[in-house]
Amino acid sequence: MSIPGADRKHSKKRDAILAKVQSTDSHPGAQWVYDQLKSDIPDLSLATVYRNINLFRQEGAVASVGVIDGEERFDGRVDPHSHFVCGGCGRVFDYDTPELSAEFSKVLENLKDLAYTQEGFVIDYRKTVFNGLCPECAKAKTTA
Amino acid sequence: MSIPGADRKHSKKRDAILAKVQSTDSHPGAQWVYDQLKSDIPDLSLATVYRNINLFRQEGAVASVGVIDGEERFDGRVDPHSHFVCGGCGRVFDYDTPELSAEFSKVLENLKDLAYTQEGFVIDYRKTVFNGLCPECAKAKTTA
DNA sequence: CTTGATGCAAAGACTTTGCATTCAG
DNA sequence: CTGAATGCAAAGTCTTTGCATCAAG
Repeated sequence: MSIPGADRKHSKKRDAILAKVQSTDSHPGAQWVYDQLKSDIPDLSLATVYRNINLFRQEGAVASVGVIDGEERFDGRVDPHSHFVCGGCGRVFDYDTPELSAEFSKVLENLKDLAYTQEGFVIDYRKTVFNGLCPECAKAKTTA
Repeated sequence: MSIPGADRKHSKKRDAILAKVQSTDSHPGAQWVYDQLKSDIPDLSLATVYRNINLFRQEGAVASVGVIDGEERFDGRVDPHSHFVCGGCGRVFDYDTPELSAEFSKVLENLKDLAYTQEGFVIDYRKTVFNGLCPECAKAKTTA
């Protein structure tokens, strides 16, 4: 068996794409990454952004937050943490507190054993998303 | 302000679509619902399935599990509960144990207060998804 | 050189929408 | 009758893919 990515060549565009995703906590979609890089790399193609982000996801360098308003959103942070998705503006926020993390870790560990032994499910990871309104949208709604 | 749905007419197709979504725990997509009903209702259109499911979601009769492998999946169960998505076959399972529910409810309640008072986030609901392999896919992988 | 990486445009997959028709109240 | 509900097909969005070209090793 070969080492994943061993037969891969360097690519400035690839590096730039990964760096851009990791540089923000806005949980961007492919189009955003493309727009951000386009000025610096005029001959960049959206297809390349898609191709590389998919690579990153496969090798675990980037995670998917899920599809929001029809567009897949990514995260350069790959350690386990929750997200908050605003139903008003669609923005995604990292959302974890020490208590939350501890609580969830505990629950997940317990479940991993329970699930595997009792039902045969093999848990890989957990995704928790809180939905609601961000401070700005909440205020806007109240004012309106 | 008018009552939501007050100016709505009855529709056998609409009833059938909702009933079908609520009749299963397979967390179906629009296409599946369409396929299931097509034999009984030959003149059913996929567009009608989409239109009605969107209605149900707006009024809270149906929930979205999220987009899995490019297709949005729905749930006729709208009470809070977690899901398990198999990365192998894409099937979605309801996944909750008494402990899990209690634990999550507690966490969510605490967070609702914390979040709102400290940061201004208004939490509406939580979505938790466990990803991994279902018993069958886990066994298949081991065997292979 | 040899093969991976990319641009471009076409193709795909899923969902929404416009319009004429049908059906419920 | 009047307006909601639907079928059908066209249109939309986001994402993937084929192919010729460019570039890294």
